[in-house]
Amino acid sequence: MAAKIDTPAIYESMRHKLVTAVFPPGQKLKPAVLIGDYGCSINTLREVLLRLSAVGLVTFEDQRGFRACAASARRQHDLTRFRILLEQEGATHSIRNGGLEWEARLTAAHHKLWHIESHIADQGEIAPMVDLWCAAEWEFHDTLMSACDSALLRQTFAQIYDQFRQQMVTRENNFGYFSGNLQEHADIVAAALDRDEPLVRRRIHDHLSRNLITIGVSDATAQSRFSSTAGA
Amino acid sequence: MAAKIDTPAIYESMRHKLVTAVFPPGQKLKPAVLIGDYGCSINTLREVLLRLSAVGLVTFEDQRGFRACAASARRQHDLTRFRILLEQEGATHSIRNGGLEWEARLTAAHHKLWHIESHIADQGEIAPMVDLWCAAEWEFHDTLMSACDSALLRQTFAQIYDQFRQQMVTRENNFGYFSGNLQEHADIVAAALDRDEPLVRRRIHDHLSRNLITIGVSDATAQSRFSSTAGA
DNA sequence: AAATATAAAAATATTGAAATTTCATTTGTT
DNA sequence: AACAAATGAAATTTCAATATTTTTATATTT
Repeated sequence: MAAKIDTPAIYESMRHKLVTAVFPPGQKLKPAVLIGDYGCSINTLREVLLRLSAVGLVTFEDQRGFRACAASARRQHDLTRFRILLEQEGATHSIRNGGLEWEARLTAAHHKLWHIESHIADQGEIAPMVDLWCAAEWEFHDTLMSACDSALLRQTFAQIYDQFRQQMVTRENNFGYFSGNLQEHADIVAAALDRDEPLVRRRIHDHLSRNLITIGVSDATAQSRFSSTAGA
Repeated sequence: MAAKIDTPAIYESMRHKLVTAVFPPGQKLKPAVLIGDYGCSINTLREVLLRLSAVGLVTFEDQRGFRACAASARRQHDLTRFRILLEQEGATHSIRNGGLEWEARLTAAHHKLWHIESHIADQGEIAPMVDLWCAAEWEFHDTLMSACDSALLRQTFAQIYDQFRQQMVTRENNFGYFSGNLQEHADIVAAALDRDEPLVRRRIHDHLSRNLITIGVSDATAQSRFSSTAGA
């Protein structure tokens, strides 16, 4: 029998390549080329790209195909502000709803992240540990919101986090940008365990707001996911 | 010439049928049946359903097809809280960024909505004007956020609004539920024109919070849009 | 009668190819 | 030389048919 097709696996693989800049922002994504990497037909890959455009990692224009979502200062700015909103809200909910279980999970996730970030700080470069760090950072931020009882909020946050990561990839190699993380993550945990909502909000804001770049007027990139079908 | 296929139009038509309960929540959506309404192939309709599942109006399970997103108290509750968050934030941005232009648009949108709602209040029933009212209500809430400079926020709000509407359709015919709207919409406009951010936030909350139903533990409906491929 | 196994039917997923549209290049005109 | 129209190649969209999986109905066993 011909090897069975695992569409979810193809989706996951493509998603990973998008958030890690194997397909850098703006790159054209041609189904006919990509089927070489997976043993499936053009149509199946088209479906996968369609789903990825749904979660904002890929842009789709009628009759002219797919592209890895382009990077722009404006988009980065917008994603950052939105992420701050979602993460502040989610963390606040967690503080209210979360019990000892949540505290334990958060402590564990932070311990792992702290270990990896210490290592990176010692080495003075991120590159060799970037995959490990990405996984740990996601786990940390997701755990912070994990006691929030809104499925919608967590779902949306996961999407925005991926889009945010996609915008950041080129910059993550910059050690200078990275260097404050160790302390900031620790501060967030401390405030969360103290159940100090306003302080957690402030520290989440400070942690993320480094990405709030002042944007020039020249950057007027279109943002819509589906140029022709966007619900409105 | 064979009649050309207009995929965006099919998408829009299906979306409309979902938010107006032509396809009631939970209903199975079989591509093979639906192609009867549009002159297209199964494959094209599958793409449309895939996109609709991306914006949360349709659920998709691997190997067992599509369904109009089910209604549940839990989901309704979740959507309401998230909508309050987004609308408060968007309105706040609008107050800060919006100028005379925005005030004029808001006044105009409210005037139309007020006219329709007065009519409904006089008649004592919604049914005959439900389509008009839906359009006017969307325009009002969208305009309220229209001076917000976050494309992401407006985009997400549009999606959540549709999902919210999908959950509400059965209840909108209930006149008792409707009756407070006239005054509430007017109050929101008044506070917005006064540039009173805290008051706008409170009134948006009060306007929407009627939908914050207490939910029982029995309602544990799954919420994920893509059971098999959801990011993260 | 309840539970399990089997077979038929229905629905879904995938494919390869045809029809349509866009893109890049060449050709012809002012 | 500059601009417009035409050509051909590449990419995208759509279709109809095939393979796979799930569901339904029927028969068999406990």
